[in-house]
Amino acid sequence: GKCVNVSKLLGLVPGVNVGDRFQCRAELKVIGLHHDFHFGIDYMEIDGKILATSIVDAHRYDNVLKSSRVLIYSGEGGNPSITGKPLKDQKFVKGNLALKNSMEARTPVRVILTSKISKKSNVVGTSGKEIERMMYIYDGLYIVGEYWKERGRFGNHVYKFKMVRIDEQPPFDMIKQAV
Amino acid sequence: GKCVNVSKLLGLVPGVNVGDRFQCRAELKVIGLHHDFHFGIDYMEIDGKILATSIVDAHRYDNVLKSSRVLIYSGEGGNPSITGKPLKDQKFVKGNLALKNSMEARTPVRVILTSKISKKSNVVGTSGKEIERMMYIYDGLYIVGEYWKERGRFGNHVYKFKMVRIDEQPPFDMIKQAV
DNA sequence: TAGACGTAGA
DNA sequence: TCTACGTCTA
Repeated sequence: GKCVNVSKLLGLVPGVNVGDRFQCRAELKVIGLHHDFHFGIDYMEIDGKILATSIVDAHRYDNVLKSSRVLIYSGEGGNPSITGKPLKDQKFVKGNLALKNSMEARTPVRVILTSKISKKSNVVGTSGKEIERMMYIYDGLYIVGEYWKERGRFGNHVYKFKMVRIDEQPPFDMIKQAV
Repeated sequence: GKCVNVSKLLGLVPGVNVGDRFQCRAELKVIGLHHDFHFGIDYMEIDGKILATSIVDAHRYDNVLKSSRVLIYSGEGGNPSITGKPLKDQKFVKGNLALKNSMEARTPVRVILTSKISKKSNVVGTSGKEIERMMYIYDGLYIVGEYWKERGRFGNHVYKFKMVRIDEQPPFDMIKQAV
């Protein structure tokens, strides 16, 4: 197989619990939570249709955590701040299409939040200096409640997905407040 | 510590033998062979001076395997084909400086060669298709014999380092011919 | 072949 | 902040 890989799953990943923390995308991939190294929305094909398996909120899009159970998640693509290319309207392809399909199929989507933590470096030369590190936290399963189109920060059309946390899961409020 | 990390070493890495194969840079990092994810030349600071610890030949620079024991390795930087930026003359900083220092100190440098292998994909949608994968092979310890400056393919000044394989190691000729 | 919510170190 | 011989999917 590939360098780091496990099979893709929809929904729960055995052995991973709400609140579990990870340090990088490669770790998310090894564990099976989120397979893509770069994209925020991961998905798989089931019966000829793509469904979202997981999303990562790395604070690079205008996502909003409305409450401990509602996350407004932005679609991907078209953003000039990321690509340096001309801005474009988002389209229902790849991750965006997968989230739309997941809404219609009411299939669960794993949500991974992120936070910056500061640590002491242990690298020769910068030893002891404070450095920022990304931390990934598994927040549990969500359903895509609705989506809409709006004008984003740069004037282009972006999709917004209302992610609603499934209730039958351990609460995660305290951790979220820290995030 | 970081997501995937072990301490940096000069010379042999315990448990790694000539001919050992790896599938990606993250794996090289975990094993301790080569710590940087992107740069071809890795190095560490010892007594206030940087020394090269390892180099990767990923066939993206004009490196030449002259024989089973001599590799002409190009310095890094300035290359417009990589960065899309204006081409620049290479300078004795970072990796290039480290290789120069390693020559003067006659310290060993780990050499990692690469090869493309083709495999059958096991991803839904492209299952069964032939895909190309990078393979990394540990070739052993080298000494930097000499360096010089020349005009590269694009007209800029590039450094060339003559890497000479240390004799007291298992031979690796057959594998190299396959590479 | 291009594009993407990466990653670490200087 | 910027760069870099990455990595994967479509």
